[in-house]
Amino acid sequence: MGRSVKSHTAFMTGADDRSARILDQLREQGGRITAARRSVVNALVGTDGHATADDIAEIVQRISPDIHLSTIYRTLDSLEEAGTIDRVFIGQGSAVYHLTDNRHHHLVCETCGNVIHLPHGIFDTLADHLDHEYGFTLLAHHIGLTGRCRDCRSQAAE
Amino acid sequence: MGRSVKSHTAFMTGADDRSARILDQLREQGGRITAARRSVVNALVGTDGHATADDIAEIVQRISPDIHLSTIYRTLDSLEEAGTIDRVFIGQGSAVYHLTDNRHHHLVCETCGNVIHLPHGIFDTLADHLDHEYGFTLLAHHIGLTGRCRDCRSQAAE
DNA sequence: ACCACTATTGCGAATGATTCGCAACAAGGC
DNA sequence: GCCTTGTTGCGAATCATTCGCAATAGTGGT
Repeated sequence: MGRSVKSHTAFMTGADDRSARILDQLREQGGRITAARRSVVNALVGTDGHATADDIAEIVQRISPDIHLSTIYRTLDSLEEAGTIDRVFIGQGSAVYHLTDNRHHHLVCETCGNVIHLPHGIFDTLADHLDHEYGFTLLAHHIGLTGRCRDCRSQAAE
Repeated sequence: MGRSVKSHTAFMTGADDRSARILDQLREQGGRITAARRSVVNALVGTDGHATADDIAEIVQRISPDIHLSTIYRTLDSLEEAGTIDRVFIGQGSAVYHLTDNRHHHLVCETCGNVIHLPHGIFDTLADHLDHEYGFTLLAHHIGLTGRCRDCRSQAAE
């Protein structure tokens, strides 16, 4: 299945499969598949990094200019509820979104704003500790940790 | 010193000393001491936990109603620059402020919003790792870690 | 294919936290 | 006491996000 299905586009790539799977998941939970949602999901699958709601709006509106920003926010909410995307709060700026199947952590440089991706699992020791000590389940992928990156650090030292 | 100094108020407490020290620090860096700043610093010293700009405004304006919220923000900025307070981003809500001499970390429950204070030092192992591995200086006290607290966790399980 | 039910959209306005511009004011050094 | 320049008050601007509401459009059942 998948690659062997004939599609109306010349290039049925893995990305299309991925989008389809995400949309199916949404429908299974009682959601409806609309043009707007298709576009948002495609945009998300297309950006392999992290995108803000605005980033996604820009991509989506290049093709469908009348999909409203508030619709994008609402779709992102639904997808988050469905568990297919993570919303990450990065410092004081806008939230960024990425697919949960490539879950990772974020270091944000307070000086240059750069974001470093950390492998999933790096917080395990800390998470265990917080669990045992405070009964707290750490959801570290929901926020970006702040600090100073190598470059900004050495520039500050000059 | 301190308790033995005669003051114009009946109660010269340690808190007054603390406020004075903070204001001195500000003046030493070229800042000016104004009524507004005095009020903000007193409010900060008074709240031993963490206060938002609004919390501080409320306290300040109970006595001096015409100190404007934007002045409070600007004063908090100056104090942060002077290094006497930390501004902590807690999830998507308002930032909270507390004096740096009682620096600590924050766990925020995403469900009930409760904030748990963690002892300073709990991130040392992780910070060392990030330093060696990525050349990144972690400033974990600038953000609140998110997750689910004991109570909300067990309620969700029902 | 059609209907009805209700989820979803577009739109603009509201929100909430924070920042900014600017003229008036006042702290602190001389 | 005066002058310089940091600070304030005020309202308006900003930025990200949410909301209300009427119009629209998926979907399951027939």
